[in-house]
Amino acid sequence: MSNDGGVGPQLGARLIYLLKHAFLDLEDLHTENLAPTGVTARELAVLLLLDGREPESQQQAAARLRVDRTTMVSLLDALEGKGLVARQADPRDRRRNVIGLTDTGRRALAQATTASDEAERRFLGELSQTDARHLRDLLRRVTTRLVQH
Amino acid sequence: MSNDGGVGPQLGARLIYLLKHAFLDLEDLHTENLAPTGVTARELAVLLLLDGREPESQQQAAARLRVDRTTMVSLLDALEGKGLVARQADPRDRRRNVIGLTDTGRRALAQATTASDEAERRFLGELSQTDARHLRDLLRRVTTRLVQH
DNA sequence: TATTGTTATACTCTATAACTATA
DNA sequence: TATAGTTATAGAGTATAACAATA
Repeated sequence: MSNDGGVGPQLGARLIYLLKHAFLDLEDLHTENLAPTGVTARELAVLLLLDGREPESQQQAAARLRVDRTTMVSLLDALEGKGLVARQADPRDRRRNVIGLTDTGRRALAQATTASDEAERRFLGELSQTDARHLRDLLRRVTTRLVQH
Repeated sequence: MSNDGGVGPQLGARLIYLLKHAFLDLEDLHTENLAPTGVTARELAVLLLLDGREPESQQQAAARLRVDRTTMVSLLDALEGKGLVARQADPRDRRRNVIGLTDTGRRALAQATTASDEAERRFLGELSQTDARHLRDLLRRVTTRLVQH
């Protein structure tokens, strides 16, 4: 068969098409694999951000994830509702909330990370370990350059 | 600086995070570069699909792009409104619309493709031609496998 | 006056269900 | 009755503007 998924060589070679559909495919796999953990892929990103880093305000976390602060409010509402993160008023500046993982959050993060690993494995399919690492490296190189918006 | 965009090594190494943000970055560049052409990135995908392939019904086109047929209706409404594509009732089955590019559509496609090429160049940045080709190939390999859902 | 978190609101993208015209 | 296109509607995900508490 042709190697363009039926969309023809022109569209099938466009980087934006390839990236979008690669992301959508991997997102679908995450939806499947994360379902039993009760954590969505977007929430996993927040948990991973909070883990292994000093406690931060909501706006600092939002800036790192490149989402609006109002978006961060709803993400944290959901995570706090599940008892996975805690908001705590910063005593030195009571306008700010310091957010951190709870013990339950740390356990959920471990489970969700395992599920995400499995989704990645399914996504990478027959790619060799070398190719998989290469894909990750190339993506890192093109994204990190643009981060300092 | 660290090579994770400030999100830490855990999140910065997740494939779903890398793919999403790579896509969003490239999408932003397309928004900029395509603006003067009057065609969006999503519309460019439809134009590329219609080009270089026999005329198809709306549902056939929708299936190839993996969008719902109702989504295809609004995409085509916009493109037809700009005079870039034409719907024509199939004389052999008057329920179906055969869709095709107009001459204006072919000109817009040429312009938009050039703009998209430039967006890709900006996105790929300092990557060598070999690395850029490799990235495209790796993405093609992981996506095409999953297409025949 | 400026900033943090919040709420209300709106816009985009997408899909599901119901309608129409043809088959 | 089944199918292609359409319309109405709803649900994510995201952002802008206005507000309350605090600085």
